[in-house]
Amino acid sequence: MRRTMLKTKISDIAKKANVSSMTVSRVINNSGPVAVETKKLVNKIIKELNYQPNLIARSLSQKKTMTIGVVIPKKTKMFLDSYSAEILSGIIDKAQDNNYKIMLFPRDEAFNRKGGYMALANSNIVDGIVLLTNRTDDPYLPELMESKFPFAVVNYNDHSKKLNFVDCNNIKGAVEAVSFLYQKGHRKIAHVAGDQKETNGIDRLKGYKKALKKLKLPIRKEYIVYGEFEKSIAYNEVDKLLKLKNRPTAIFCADDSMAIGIMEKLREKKIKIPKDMAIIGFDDIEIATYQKPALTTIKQPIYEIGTTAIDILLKLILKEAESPIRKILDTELVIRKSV
Amino acid sequence: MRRTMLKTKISDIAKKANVSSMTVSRVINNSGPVAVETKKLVNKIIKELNYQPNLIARSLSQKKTMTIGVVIPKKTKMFLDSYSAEILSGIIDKAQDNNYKIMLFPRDEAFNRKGGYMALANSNIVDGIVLLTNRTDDPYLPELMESKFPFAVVNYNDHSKKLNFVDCNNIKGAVEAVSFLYQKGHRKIAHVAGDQKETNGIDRLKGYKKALKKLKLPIRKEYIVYGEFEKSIAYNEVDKLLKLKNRPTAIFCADDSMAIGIMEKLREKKIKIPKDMAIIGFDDIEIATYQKPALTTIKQPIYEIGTTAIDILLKLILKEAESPIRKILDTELVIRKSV
DNA sequence: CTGAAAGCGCTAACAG
DNA sequence: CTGTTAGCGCTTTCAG
Repeated sequence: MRRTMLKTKISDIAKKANVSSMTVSRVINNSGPVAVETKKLVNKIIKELNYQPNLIARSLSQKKTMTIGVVIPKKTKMFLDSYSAEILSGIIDKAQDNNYKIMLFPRDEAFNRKGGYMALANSNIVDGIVLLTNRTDDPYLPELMESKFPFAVVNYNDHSKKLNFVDCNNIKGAVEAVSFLYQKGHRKIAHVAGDQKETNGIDRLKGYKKALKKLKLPIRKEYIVYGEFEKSIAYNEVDKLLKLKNRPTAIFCADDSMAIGIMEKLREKKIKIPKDMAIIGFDDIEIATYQKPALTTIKQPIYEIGTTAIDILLKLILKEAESPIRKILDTELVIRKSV
Repeated sequence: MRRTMLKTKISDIAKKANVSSMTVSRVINNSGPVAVETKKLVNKIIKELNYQPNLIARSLSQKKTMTIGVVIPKKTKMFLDSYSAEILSGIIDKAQDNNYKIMLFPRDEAFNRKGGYMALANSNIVDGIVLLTNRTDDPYLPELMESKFPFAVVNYNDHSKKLNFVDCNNIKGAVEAVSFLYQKGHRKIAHVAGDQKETNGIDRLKGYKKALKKLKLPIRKEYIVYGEFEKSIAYNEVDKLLKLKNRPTAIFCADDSMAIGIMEKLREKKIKIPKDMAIIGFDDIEIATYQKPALTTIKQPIYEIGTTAIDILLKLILKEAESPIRKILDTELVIRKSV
């Protein structure tokens, strides 16, 4: 005979209150009518026995888990950059506000081997997923788009696909950045581009070119280098710009982390910012403020991107709207000292 | 008649393979014997129908979820400091390695209102929990310690309680920090202490005093100020030290973030580091390296603290060891430029 | 090696 | 207002 302390369940409450399990269930969930007296009694016993519903059983019965899966890039990139971290904060807070729990899924080899997004979708442990991984060459995305499973992608902007996403207006932001440099007197404006496998990187480069055209400035191939959204790569690649005979006087960086890498290089080479070289970034991550000089940048509503992703996802889960849902948030020029 | 596409379940496979559900279950879980031919057939059909087990149903039946809950502080602190983020990385990776999923629980008012740790424990959605919240005055911890529910606390060091924890050797690390300052010629050594409601803060202060005693230096009350592990508070509090007639020549900061706040203040006041004031921190967070001058500090094995928390928790979940399990990891002096 | 029956703890649907 | 029945999709147990 086992002496294991069994968890109290709904039937224990029912027995003690001399009612059926259904009545207890109704009290707990405030669903359906229950006599005031009965309700009181049941609630009293629930407290006495410190009863907590078994959420797994409830999920099986209701076919919903009140849990959202968040697929995050592999650890190396994630968490280290405050950008993803802040998006995640937004996601967590908004989910919490709506009584949803958050489950994290690092997208590593194991995740892919096990079947990627669809395996997750079909395992019934989450009601929907948010993707913080946003490469255009993602081989697992198409089947997710074709399925009915609720999902939302952060920072992947493609109107040609049946994609639910939230993004900021990258092209407009980039145009604003370049225009600001122009307005400050710069005519030789270079661009350190982001990863061209992400729509963010693509769009900011597009915006850069669009602005030059608008300003009647030539688009010079040698003024564009590729930093892959990696600080260290940008740090190295910027040399190509600095070596140029017709050296640019300003650089629009596709994100702040690359801008910071570039400022490091300029400091080492004793190139004064902004006198000898003006720098403008994109994102407005926390450390942008702490740079010397403080980084002028295009601010994304990062936290809000996270909350919006949940807004979208909940609409899909609750069937309050049809896929595709798309949200484009506005950026804002933040003028500091590096331009 | 509904035309909803129902998810294929184990009985669908069974029917198609002309076997019972049990046989299919055995194939999936590699539990119990199945004829080679049968196994082949079943596996083939599983692939054809792209079957994924319903993990919720499995959890209900097996009374385990293969999920670990991680209780994190409210968003404001979390994620912003790379310290917690790196611990979380360790937790996620190690959990993943052992086929456990991660669920995040921000510890906010709602979390407490709903019943805190025990409500989580009794809801059956996680097999164990890791606490990244580690205040000594946590009112919910005692009942968790008395329960049989598997849990592990990060950075809470109390041998008097039935507490499963992982921590670094704070006292030894603090002694090493102060001794290093002494060795560099400093005799007037101040301490900006951490939160005294965390054992980390308490222990580092203890270590500071212990070192002074060992070195036959007086413990001066005015040389100790309290920064609460908050950069901004440290930034303000350090003024008390700077105003002193008998101003210290070195400061041991209870963590790097406070050290960084203090360096900011010193820079503003044109106090040269390390010439006029030597600074040593604790933790070795990522940005410590990027300070000017780069911060000398006591390095904690941060990532490893995260993985160790999972090691402990899994031992408890799998009943491979009895509570309390305690792990103390070693620190390491990292000499850079601020001393 | 395989299967039938029962059950995990809850709730939907229906009946009263 | 309350209860009964059935079922969510899986696994445990027992029987063969």
